[in-house]
Amino acid sequence: MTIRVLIADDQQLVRTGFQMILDAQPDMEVVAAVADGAEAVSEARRLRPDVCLLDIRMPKLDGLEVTRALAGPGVENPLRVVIVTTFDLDEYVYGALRHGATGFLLKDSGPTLLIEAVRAAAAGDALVSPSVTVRLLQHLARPKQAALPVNDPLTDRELDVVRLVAKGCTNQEVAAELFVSLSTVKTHLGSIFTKLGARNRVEIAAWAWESGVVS
Amino acid sequence: MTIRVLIADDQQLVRTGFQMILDAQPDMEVVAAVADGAEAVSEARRLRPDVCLLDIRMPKLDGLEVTRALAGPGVENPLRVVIVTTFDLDEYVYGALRHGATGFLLKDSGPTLLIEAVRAAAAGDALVSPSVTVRLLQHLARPKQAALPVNDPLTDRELDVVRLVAKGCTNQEVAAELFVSLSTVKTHLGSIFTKLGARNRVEIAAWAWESGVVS
DNA sequence: CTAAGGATCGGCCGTTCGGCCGAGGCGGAA
DNA sequence: TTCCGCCTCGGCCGAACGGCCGATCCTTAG
Repeated sequence: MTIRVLIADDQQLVRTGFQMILDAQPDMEVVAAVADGAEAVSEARRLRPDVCLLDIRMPKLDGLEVTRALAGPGVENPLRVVIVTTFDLDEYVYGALRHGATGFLLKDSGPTLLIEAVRAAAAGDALVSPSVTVRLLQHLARPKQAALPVNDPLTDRELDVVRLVAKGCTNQEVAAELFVSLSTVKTHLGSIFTKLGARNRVEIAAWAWESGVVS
Repeated sequence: MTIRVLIADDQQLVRTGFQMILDAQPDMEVVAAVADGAEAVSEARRLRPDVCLLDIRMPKLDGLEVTRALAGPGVENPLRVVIVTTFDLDEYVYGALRHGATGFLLKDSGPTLLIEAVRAAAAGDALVSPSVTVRLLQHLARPKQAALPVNDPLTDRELDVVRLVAKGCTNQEVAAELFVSLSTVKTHLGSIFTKLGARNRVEIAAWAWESGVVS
């Protein structure tokens, strides 16, 4: 069961290099190597490779557009797409992943990771370049430290109120949920307003989402 | 400049296997191989290796606790920690990353990825197992498809209102921001309430966060 | 013991919100 | 042209919100 790969990159040398690396693997076969995005879409639809390696910067259609066409939301039989690029800008990463990419490699990653990325994509997994991953992880870990400067930490009870408010509960519903009176809820809310510097309950809800108090 | 590695795993065979793989690399050296979490912390603090490979399941202290002690928030000179485990449960992944881990490997990943993970960690990057990464990416990409069933799509202008409301703006502020009257804002809000089935503006804000309209 | 902070309650008051009616302009589709 | 959807605007009104004052109980720290 060989893994059939399509390569799309506007640079001849890159295409050849990738092809040599992958064809040297006994279980991989490059079935197409194209130079622009439009060609990538048509060839990918015709050949239906197991994995598509796409550059970001390409003529006619860039890699993100091609990804959306081949693997984006709403595509019936999405292909596995790995973005391979020189640029590690965050906008590209998030754009690619939102458009359906299952991998993101930088061209300085070395042949080992390229092979592993193809193998992972063929298996339905996703390999992301370590230098990119570290920033993705920072994004994941960020919400746990305070998003806004909160000098005064909220008490447990206040956090209960915040969570319910962020869900859209009225003060009356919060009171019923916590088995306390409406007055108590309003008192807690007053403390919350002061501590967070919020001006209305929506700002409290926004803080809750940003800080990871609710998910 | 060799990469000095500490291995912590309660299984003798795993420790030996990892050590053989890593010692076979010319630029890597295993400086310690311990069997429980407490030993891992003390040895890591004494030897200060470049990379720590930690199992989740360990006696005395589990891998997450060790990670927090060595690389967690608030640690002055955090060490690079890569979690290596058999279990790919989400709770472990997120727990590890929140506690400061810079890598997450499954034991079925093959020696190639182990080596790459150590190399990445030593460079300050992070390599995560492809089968785990694919779920992390789903978490990132999930918000963009509709979170709640929205039969009636919002118009562009209504989305403008939603975004400002979700930021905590009052109706008056929304009106000023969009250069329309207060009445217009309230009319738009009425349509939004109907379309989303929301009962108050906080539910609109919550929908905005969940659906990715705001980030 | 005393002080401090958290959780619990109450009342008063002005502002904002949200629902419900109405209206007109404007562009595209039938 | 005639419709229809979208954006624009106005008034009215009850309910909810948010600020401000007060108070009691309890636990923990000093």
